[in-house]
Amino acid sequence: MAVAQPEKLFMQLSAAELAAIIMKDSPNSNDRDAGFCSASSESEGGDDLAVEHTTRSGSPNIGPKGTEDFGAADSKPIALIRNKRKSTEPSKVVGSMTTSSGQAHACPSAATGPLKKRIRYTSSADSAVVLTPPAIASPPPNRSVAPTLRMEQEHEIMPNPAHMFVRHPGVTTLHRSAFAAHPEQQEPLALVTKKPAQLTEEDNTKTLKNRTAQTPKSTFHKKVAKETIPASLIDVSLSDEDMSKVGSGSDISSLRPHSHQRNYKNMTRERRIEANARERTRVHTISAAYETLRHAVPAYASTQKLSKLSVLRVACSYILTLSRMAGEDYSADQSEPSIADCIEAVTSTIQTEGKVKRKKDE
DNA sequence: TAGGCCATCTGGTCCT
DNA sequence: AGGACCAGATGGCCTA
Repeated sequence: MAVAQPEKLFMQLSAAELAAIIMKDSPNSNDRDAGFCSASSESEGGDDLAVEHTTRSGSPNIGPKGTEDFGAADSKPIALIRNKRKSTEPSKVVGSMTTSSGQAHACPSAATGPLKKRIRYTSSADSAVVLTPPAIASPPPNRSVAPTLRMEQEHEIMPNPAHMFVRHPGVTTLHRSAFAAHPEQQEPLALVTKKPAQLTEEDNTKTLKNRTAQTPKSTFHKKVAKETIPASLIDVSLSDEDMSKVGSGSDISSLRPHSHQRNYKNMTRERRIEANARERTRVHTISAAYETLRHAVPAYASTQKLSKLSVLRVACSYILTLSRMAGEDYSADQSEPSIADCIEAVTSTIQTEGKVKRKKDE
């Protein structure tokens, strides 16, 4: 089993070597290739099993400032956000620029770009690749967590997608503009009695084709182009006429909500939307922290898939190893395990938690 | 195709 | 009162 290779290499490192590695790999250093992967560097260039610490140059906003930057969502590009919930649930179109104070500004381009289902945050390295135009044409291979950044569709050239953490759109323009245009609309939209008008699959496909036709096509974009606009994406409070506007790419700022919104918890729909945005930001912050942690722990390869749970497990094992090497014992039972045992445990954890993916062309 | 993982929405609870 | 935090529900994406 190829997996044994890194383990062997890992175990071949003496404590002194590891200590040297650790010292070299200071917390401020992004060059993690000198870590556990030092013994497996010979396997780089295709060997997925090579223990590797992915570099974090250009690491996302999670730096010295931590994830604080997440809150700084002011004046960020907007994007359409597809509601993943059932169509019977209130859905929305995120297309506003928001400030940290919750102020939103309608953005005319909100409904002009193709849609993406989800923002998936990945390492900065991957993000950098995806964001550059040439790379857009060739997304990072063999990366299950390849970024799917909705905003790319709105703005072809995007800064480091890692910064997408910071610029999460937040509050929807559609609703915002609607509220602005109709201040009397204060009813929450969460619970509606009327189902929204449904766009046909054909209409949706046409719309997306039109929207994506003007932008370079990458595998990613092609994938997106195949997607359709579910009716759930559209605010349930929109009329059929408004729906047609959305489908035709008209300025949705002119759209207006109408009737039959109900209250819950005395919270208006606008506030609910804002709360959703905050919640997304909060979760993104957590995800960013996981991503940072994922890069801080050893792995066989950058392509190794580590779930959040796996990241935590590996991190715990890794911390214990480092603490033992530092003469401390952070084990739960204060059993003072040997360094060798700790290293073996780390290796085992990585093997257990990691899902090494082999490149398809290899 | 089933299962795992994850993003998103939502409402409840707690805190400031 | 409003925001943070949390957990449940839901659905999309990906892989075996």
